[in-house]
Amino acid sequence: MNSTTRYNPKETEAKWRQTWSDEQVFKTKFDSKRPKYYSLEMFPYPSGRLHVGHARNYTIGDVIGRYKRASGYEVLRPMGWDAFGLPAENAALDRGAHPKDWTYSNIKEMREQMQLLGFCYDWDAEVATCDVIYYHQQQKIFLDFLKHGIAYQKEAEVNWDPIDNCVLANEEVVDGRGWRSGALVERRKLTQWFFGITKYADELIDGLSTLTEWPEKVRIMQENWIGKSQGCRFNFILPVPVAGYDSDKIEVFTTRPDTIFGASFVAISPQHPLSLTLAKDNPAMAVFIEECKKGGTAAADIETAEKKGFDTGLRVAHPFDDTKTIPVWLANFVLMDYGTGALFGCPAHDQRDIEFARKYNLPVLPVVIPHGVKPADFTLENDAYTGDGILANSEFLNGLDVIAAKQKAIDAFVAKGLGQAETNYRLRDWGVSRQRYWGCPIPIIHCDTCGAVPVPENQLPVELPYDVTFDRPGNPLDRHPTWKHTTCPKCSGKAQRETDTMATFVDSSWYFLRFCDAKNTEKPFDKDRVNHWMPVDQYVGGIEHAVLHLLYARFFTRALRDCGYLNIDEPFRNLFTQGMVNHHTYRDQDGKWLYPYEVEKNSNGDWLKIADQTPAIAGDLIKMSKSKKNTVDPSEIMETYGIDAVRLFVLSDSPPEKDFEWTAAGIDGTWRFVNKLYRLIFDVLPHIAAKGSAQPASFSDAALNLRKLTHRTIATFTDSIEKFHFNAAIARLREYTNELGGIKIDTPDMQWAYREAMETLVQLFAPIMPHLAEELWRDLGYSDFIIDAAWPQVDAELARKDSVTIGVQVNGKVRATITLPAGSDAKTTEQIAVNDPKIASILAQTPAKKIIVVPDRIVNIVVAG
RNA sequence: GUGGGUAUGGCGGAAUGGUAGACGCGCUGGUUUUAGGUACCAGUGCCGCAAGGCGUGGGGGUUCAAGUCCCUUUACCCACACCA
Repeated sequence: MNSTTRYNPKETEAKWRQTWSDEQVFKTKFDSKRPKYYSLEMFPYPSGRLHVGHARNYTIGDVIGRYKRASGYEVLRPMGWDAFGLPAENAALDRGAHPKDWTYSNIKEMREQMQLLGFCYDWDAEVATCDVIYYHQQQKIFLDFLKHGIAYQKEAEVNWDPIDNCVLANEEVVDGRGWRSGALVERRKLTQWFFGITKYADELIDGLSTLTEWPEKVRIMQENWIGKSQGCRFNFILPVPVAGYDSDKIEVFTTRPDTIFGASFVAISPQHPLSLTLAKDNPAMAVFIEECKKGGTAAADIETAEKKGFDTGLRVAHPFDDTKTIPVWLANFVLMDYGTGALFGCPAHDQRDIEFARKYNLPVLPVVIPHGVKPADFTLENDAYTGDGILANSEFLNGLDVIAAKQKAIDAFVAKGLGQAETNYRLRDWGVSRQRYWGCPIPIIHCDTCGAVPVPENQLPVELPYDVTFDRPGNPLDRHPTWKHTTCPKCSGKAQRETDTMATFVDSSWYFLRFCDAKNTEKPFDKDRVNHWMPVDQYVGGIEHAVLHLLYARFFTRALRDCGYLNIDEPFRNLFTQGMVNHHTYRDQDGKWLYPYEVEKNSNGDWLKIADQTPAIAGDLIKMSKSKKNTVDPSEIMETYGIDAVRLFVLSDSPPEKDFEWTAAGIDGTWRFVNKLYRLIFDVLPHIAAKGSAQPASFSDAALNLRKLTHRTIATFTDSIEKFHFNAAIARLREYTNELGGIKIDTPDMQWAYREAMETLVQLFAPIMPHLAEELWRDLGYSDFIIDAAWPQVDAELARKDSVTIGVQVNGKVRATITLPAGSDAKTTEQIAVNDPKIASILAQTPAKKIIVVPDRIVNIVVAG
């Protein structure tokens, strides 16, 4: 074999890329008779450059897409851009680029890069969420949500940055300060638009059980996020009215109504209307409320946060025991926006409550006694008892178990007219208003006389004005000289446009539907088309979207269903969450980040900065990030090794669901394999049977063995691809090529078998390395595109193993291996095993007590001692 | 704190309860080459000259048989987080 034969990926890849594009090989045929397969990866934010993380994500989807197409499906494989969002505005602030220009130039660059990567996307279905034709339809959907009561407006608190004059997302608040301005963030109330996702809470939980092909982890995360808890809402009655508080009761929510007789305090949120009323005449309480506001919401703060309370002096009646009154406290741990903003504390059976009670010397009365313990013997120190048991000290609940007591307590609340069973959710309605420029304008006009009036459909789209300024902080739409001034569609009076735009998660909640009908200018999408293509058969993306994006998309699909747009509930049938791509980080002596190519290892194993030979520090292996300078641009790698090598490498080292480490040595080794494959096939071409040669009547043992190897490889490789075990599939491929290398091709039957092997090999790796496969496919004499060549079929007869090598164990330890015909019965297997010289000599000393034979698997001989 | 996950050679990782370490990287020796690189051949879990022994984070258990199942424990990772 000629060791100097070298594959020229640059030339070959460019050639096939051009041909595929010219011949529109990846164009979706919407009228195809084939069964449909919708293969989708989460579309990217157009940040500027593609990195290897993207490449891995899209390669996974590409392999599936190509494999499914070869397997006879009509594949919809689109790509687009999640193109609205804050980074564009930051670019405008930082370097004066217009968000629109910046975004579209990024899209152009990234599209070119993606096309270089050879993905089989149908670019005719491309979508960018900042295209007017896209957000026009999104505005239509918004109006439909409004009609159906899914969209509504209400006042809500936001994080307000007083220096930048803008609202911040929670992620943009760092240690209570704006991430950009550093200003202390204030909470402000603004009227904002919401989508009623909570109405779908139960349906979204129930739907999870139908998503059997989703990772369990994601389903659990969503269920926890929705956070359904069943309990009871009831009132504590205030014996005397509180001036300024327009109620005579405190409403609480509890999941443990059974423990009502253990109640030793009522805790209300510092933001509770009662707290605010009382604080007006109580400076000390006002100070306490102010202090509670300060506490950060960051993870560390909460973990160390002390339970703090303030006794109001008020006492409420116990609902079932007139002899008891319960003190009302303000407590810093009570959230105003969950339940009713008030709760009753039962210290004996709630850990947080017992901490509070011990601190403020409130009574701790056990009312649930563990099974088998005498009530008199049961005491609690600093740990609450939250398990099951029998009710005690609880009048009419005594003797019941927890479940029965809950029900009876609720019945009693109902009978007294104090409350009723209620289900609460952690999930809040989805606030979609953003006080930003670069987003989809909310199609609403505010009129002083008519209120919030929807923009009539025939006046859509509400387009973003281009002539905006970013010289000052705040929303440019707000201070645009003309844009927001308009007339009311109802009364024709002077009115103002809504200047808020929609959160970008709205854009990504229906793009997968738009892909089915990307160019429709009449409506968001054609119903029949969506009903045909949806649900997405395989969705691939990062685990970081496990909750928000995937939950919003599930909600949107249902909301659109209820507006008559489509007939499905769940958008994504299979979900695959891939791992991150990590890379080593390096810093110089001053702690500045260095690119990996800026450092080298000296002979002592120490890292040096190449430029000036000063010491460098090797840092952690972390997710690729521009700021840490540990990104790898696939385009650079492609220059050297070709894109097929990159595609192969990102799939071969780790299972796709796990994190993957990018290494120079790794891509180098992969490149060697690409060449080896090329040589193996290219060099052998003159020696194998001609294309389409008749199958020989019989095969020699050697040729038959090759055919068996080929068919076993098809079987295991295909199985691994189906299971997303790409790394294992590639390992099988390497094994196969290793074995092919040593075979002599000197007889007609072997020439035929070898051609079969070569064609199979090329077809198997075609989804992973499409350019190389296409090239060799032509060399093998074909003129059609390999993506349309039917996936190799396994000949079951050939794939069956005819002999097996199994272990012979003595007391569970392997002492010998035997090879015997596959399918040998237990008796034969045992005979061969005990006759093995080594086994026989052991048995001569210690006779077998028992012999377990699992045909084709194992023999285990149990001997004494 | 709650929920979920992971732990296998120097490294990435394979193993429907049935020969642990496939495949690759790295390393060692050799062949080709002016040299380097490439390519090819052989070896490579640990201890041991060998016979053999030991080995899947630790401890226990179920089983003829455990990386795999159960209990327990440690470390790390991810998500959520005062949710009543």
